[in-house]
Amino acid sequence: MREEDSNWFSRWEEELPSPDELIPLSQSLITPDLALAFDIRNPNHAHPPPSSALHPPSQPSLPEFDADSGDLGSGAAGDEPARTLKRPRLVWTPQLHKRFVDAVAHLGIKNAVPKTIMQLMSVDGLTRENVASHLQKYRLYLKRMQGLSGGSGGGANGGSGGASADPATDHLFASSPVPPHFLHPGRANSEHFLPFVPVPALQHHHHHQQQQMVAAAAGRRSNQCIGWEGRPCIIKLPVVMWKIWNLPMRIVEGRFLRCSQLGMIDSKPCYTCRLVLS
DNA sequence: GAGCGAATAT
DNA sequence: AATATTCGCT
Repeated sequence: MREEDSNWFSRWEEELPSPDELIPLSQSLITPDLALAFDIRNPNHAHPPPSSALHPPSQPSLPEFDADSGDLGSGAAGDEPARTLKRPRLVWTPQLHKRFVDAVAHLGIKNAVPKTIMQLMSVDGLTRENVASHLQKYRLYLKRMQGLSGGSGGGANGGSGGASADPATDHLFASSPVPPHFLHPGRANSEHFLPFVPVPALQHHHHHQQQQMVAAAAGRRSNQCIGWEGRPCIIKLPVVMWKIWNLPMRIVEGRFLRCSQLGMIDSKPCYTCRLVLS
C-alpha cells in the first residue's frame, strides 16, 4: 500500500506543469524589479513569479507602475532610497474583490482574518494592511446588508430596476455576490461552503459570470476545469490551503497545481473555478 | 512582538 | 468615498 502511495505521488508530481507553462492567477501588483527595489517581502517566496505574470493575457490590467514619474528627484531615482518611496494606493478592482470574497467564503467567518485572507488570496504585493482595511469596510457593508435583508430570502442585491439596497456607495461590494451564510451568522455550520453562488436570473452586464457558470456546467460534465476568467485554472497553493484542506505536507507550499490535481487528492472544489473534480 | 479590529487620518 | 495609518488591546 505504501508503495502505491509513493507511486501515485511520483506520477502526480511528474504531471505537474512546468514553470514555463504556468500562468499564475495572481495579479501582479508590482514588478519583481520594483518589489526588490522597495524591499517588499513576498509571503511565500518559494520561487519568484515567472515573467509571464507580467503580461496577463485577458486580465484587466492593474495599476501600471510608472516608474518614470519624473517628480522623484529627476534622475537620481535609480538606486537611491527606495524605502522612502511610497507604494501606490491599492485599487480594489471587482476582480480583486471577488478573489477577496472567495477567500473569505472559503475560510469561513471564523478564520477570515486579514493575514489568512491575504495568504489565501495569494496576490503578489498585496499586504495584510490592504486586506485589513478592505475587510473593515466589507464587514460594515455586510452589517448594513443584514439589516436590510431582514426576513427576505437573501437576495443580496435587487438588481434590475435600480433601487438596490445599496446606494451609489457600495459599487464595488455590489459587484460580487455575497455568499448567503455571510448574512446569516447563526445559520448552519459554515465550515466550508461547497457549491456555487446563487445568482439566479441576475443578468446585468455580468456576462462574464454567466458565461463562466455555463462553462463551469459544461466543464462539470466533461470533468474538466474551465479555468477562471478564460485562463487555465492553475493555482498557487499557499500554506493555509493545505492546512485547511488537510493536504499532505509533501504538497509543497507555493507549488503550482492544476485544480484537477487537487481533485485527485481530495474532492474539494477548486478554489478558482469552483469545480468539484473527483 | 504579532496580529486583530476600531478609530482616525489622508 | 476609498484606502492608509494609527492605536489600544489580546
